[in-house]
Amino acid sequence: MAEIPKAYEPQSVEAKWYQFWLENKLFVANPASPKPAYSIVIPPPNVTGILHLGHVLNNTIQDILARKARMEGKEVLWLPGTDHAGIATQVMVEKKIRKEEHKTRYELGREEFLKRVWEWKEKHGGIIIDQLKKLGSSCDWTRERFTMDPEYSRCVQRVFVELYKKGLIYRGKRMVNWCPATQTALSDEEVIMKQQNGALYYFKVEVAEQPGTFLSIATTRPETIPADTAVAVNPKDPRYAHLIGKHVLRPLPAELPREQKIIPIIGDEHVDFEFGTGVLKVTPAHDKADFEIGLRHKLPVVDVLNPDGTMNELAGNDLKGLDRFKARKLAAEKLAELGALDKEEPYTNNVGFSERADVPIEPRLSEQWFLKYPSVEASRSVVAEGRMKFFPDRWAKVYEHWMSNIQDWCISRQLWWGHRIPVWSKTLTDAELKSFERAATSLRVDENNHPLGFTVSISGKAGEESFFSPQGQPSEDKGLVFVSTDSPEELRELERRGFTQDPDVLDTWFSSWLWPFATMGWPEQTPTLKKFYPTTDLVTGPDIIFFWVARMIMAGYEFMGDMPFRNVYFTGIIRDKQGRKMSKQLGNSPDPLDLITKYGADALRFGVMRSAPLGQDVLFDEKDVELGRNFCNKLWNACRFRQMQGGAVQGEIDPNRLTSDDKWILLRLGAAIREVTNALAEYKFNEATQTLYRFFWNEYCDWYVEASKAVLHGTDEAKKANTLAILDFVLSHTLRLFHPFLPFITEELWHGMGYNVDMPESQGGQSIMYAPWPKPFDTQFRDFYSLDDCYLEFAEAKQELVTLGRNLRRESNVPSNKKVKFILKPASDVVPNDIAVLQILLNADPLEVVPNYQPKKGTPAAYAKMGELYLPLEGVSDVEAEKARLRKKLGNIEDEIAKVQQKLSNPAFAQKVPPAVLREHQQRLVDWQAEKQRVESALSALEG
RNA sequence: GGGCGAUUGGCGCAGUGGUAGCGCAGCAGCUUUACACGCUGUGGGUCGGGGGUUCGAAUCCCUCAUCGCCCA
Repeated sequence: MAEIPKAYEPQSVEAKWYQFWLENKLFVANPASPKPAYSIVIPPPNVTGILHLGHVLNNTIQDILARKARMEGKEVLWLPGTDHAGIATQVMVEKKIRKEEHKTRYELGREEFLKRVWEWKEKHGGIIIDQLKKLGSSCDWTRERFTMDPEYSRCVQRVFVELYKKGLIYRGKRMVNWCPATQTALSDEEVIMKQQNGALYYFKVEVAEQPGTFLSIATTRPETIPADTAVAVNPKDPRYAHLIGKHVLRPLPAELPREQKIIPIIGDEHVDFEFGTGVLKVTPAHDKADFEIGLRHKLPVVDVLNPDGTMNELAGNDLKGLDRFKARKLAAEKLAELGALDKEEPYTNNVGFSERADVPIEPRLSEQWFLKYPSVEASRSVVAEGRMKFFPDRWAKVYEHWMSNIQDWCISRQLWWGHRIPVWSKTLTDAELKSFERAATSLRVDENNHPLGFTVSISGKAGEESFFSPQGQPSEDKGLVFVSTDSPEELRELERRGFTQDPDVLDTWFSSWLWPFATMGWPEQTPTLKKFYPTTDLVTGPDIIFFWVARMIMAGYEFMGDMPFRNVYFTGIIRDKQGRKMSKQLGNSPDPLDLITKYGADALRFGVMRSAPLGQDVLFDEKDVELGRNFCNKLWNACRFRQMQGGAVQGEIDPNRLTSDDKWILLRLGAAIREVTNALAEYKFNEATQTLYRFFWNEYCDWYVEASKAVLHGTDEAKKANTLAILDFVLSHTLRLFHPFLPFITEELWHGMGYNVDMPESQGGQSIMYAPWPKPFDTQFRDFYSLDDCYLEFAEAKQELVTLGRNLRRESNVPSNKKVKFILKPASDVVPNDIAVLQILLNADPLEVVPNYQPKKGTPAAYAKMGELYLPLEGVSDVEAEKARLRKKLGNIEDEIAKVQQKLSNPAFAQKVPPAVLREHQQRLVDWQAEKQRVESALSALEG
């Protein structure tokens, strides 16, 4: 490393080493390796996505885990890729086309539209991948996957067909969450509840059998009154129970004749007495709970909305064609005109919003495909029994709750971009039906012996039988049958017979739930799958615990017969420093790429990890990144300092020449290795980072490097060489400990300092990525270098003396850069090296050791464990300030003594406390009393 | 309504039974040839309130309050 600059400049360094790692295939996983496997699959970011701080947090953690595993000698696969993100991508490309060509997707047609999406994907879909590389992610890019890759799509199809044949996938007319903006169904998980300020409208209806008797009803959605098919009261409600069985006159649509306005009053236990007036309007077509009531009471379903959220003709002349929100206002006005509106009051309620389109969803009755989840029990118990671990484990409870109340999954989406549902259907003529039934090999029935469908081989191939399921409404489409297949032969035969494919596509999560094995070559039992499945760790956000994590576990058991990962680490959510979520609207989301340009990728990684406690949200502050940058610079300059001393690299350490400081820093290094290793084993990344920060900055740089100057500035060449060997030993270990966090700068310094030179090619010689992860020192090592814990105490006593001495300078207004005479009256013998160290750290010149020193009265003094330190100055400028400080300190010490004495004087204390604690308290008292004496001596010295 | 989490110096957090800590910010001094992206010194907290268990509670239990998230 020639002529290294004063400050670390990350830009060129980062680009250089990433290129080096790629060229030397250092991220590539080898399934044939004899090393133990470590694997992790990336949560695939949306192909439309751009890197945000959440990705930074998530991928830095994965990279730390992967890099540490490599250093521990594991064969590491970190498998990357992207997700096709059905709605998000389709909406984005639609917008682009509307803007650039003023066309809708319908005008282009499905085929042409999909061509445009693929074009967009090829051109821009790699942005986030490039950004992940800038961050330093050590993914095996040769295995990058996309959820719409041909092989991946075949996995999706195969899985669908398999589940279909097991009878777990069915078509049903159900209430779904309908997004009127994108006009597709959404799963519950894609709906976000938001608090809305709306109004509660109270309107009255007349009881048909008792003219002049009115019921008042509260509703937030008066525009759905035309869809009401009953009003419900609680049968236990004394106010209304007697009215059950009678009827009311629905006020809207106003133009209908009286007989068409009559709807029944029903009794239902689910009606809440407390809400509104206790009378509920029942709208089975537009509310989930009402739909359930409708089923219980066999109410008709009247749908007054179009798929785009406008009102249809059933809503009546006044509302027809209006948007639902305009219709709401008009309906209220209409009620007022009719004299039916009692009052309107402000009301706050929770409304479901479409996650992607950000508009209120409509509960809507529609025909969709549903999946009854497979392998639920295995998936529930693996977490409940702790065989799969969640970090932090409180998420296991959330998971348990969801798994125990699991609802069928609506898997169809009315989109074009995605995996088209592999189901073909046709309404068969009677003759066709007969011929099918004759060829049927078996008839499947449900538990009540009702026929579900029949299987028949239509391709003529043995063992290839399709399951035909007649699933239309009994009254309509009598001969409508559905069949699902992924066989090209069957498909040809189906098409020949005039079957057509379902137009819908599958929910994107229906492909990403297969991610851990579909990316590894499933259904073939590939070497990759054999080596790396189940994966070791999954790192993701708790917001997708149901969307993704739970579903992957079920798919893992169902299709691989085993869990997909052993540990799940849930990150926090990145917020701004006021605790608000990052959002585009608020503009509080900094671009990580800007931060990387400004501070370097290592700095960003370090800053984020340092403030990311396990399972807590991360309050992001650019200051943290600045701190990371400063830290990298410190590391850089500490290495620069070593470099400037010259001398051979990594000489042998001679145990006979070790100073007390040498032993101290080795002991502290051993502690840091242990702490960092333990913290990482428990996924406590901020703890690991903070330990590294403390060790390197406060212990190594602030104390050891300064102390080492006593030797390095001296003339004893053998001693100097030994000190350099310690510097190299500590630095080469520290760089390795830092590598998972700071991959770029550590690689640069590893080579620059020449620490790679003596290492075997595959274990650090080529790259620090494969250098062995430091191990805590064993007894043999400690014995060889006589690393006894007493050196910790000794070094601390020295540090105490130095701090007190520096404080004396400060109190006496001696500038820190001015050399000044100190006199030490030592408590016991001090070796010359320690004197030299004290002299440097105190910036003393000279430091005289005078065992029987008699100070003049008024000489500023510090009384430390190592002895008495005097600063014999002529004019001490502020004796009073110094005295005040010492008196305050004396007060504190007396408080502490009182506290300990009180404890010790309590008879119950001595009896009940463990002996070790008792001894510790007694010692504490002795220590404080000694300290008191020292301070009193210093005071009396001043008072002379 | 149910569940989970948080509440510790100005700010962000650590500490889960035995002497309250860290970083940032603050204040004061210093261009001391590794680093001003730095060095040195220093002030600041009755650990959200109340009650209990214990020789001893920031830590365990109960309760209340405030904030946040998830589910209904």
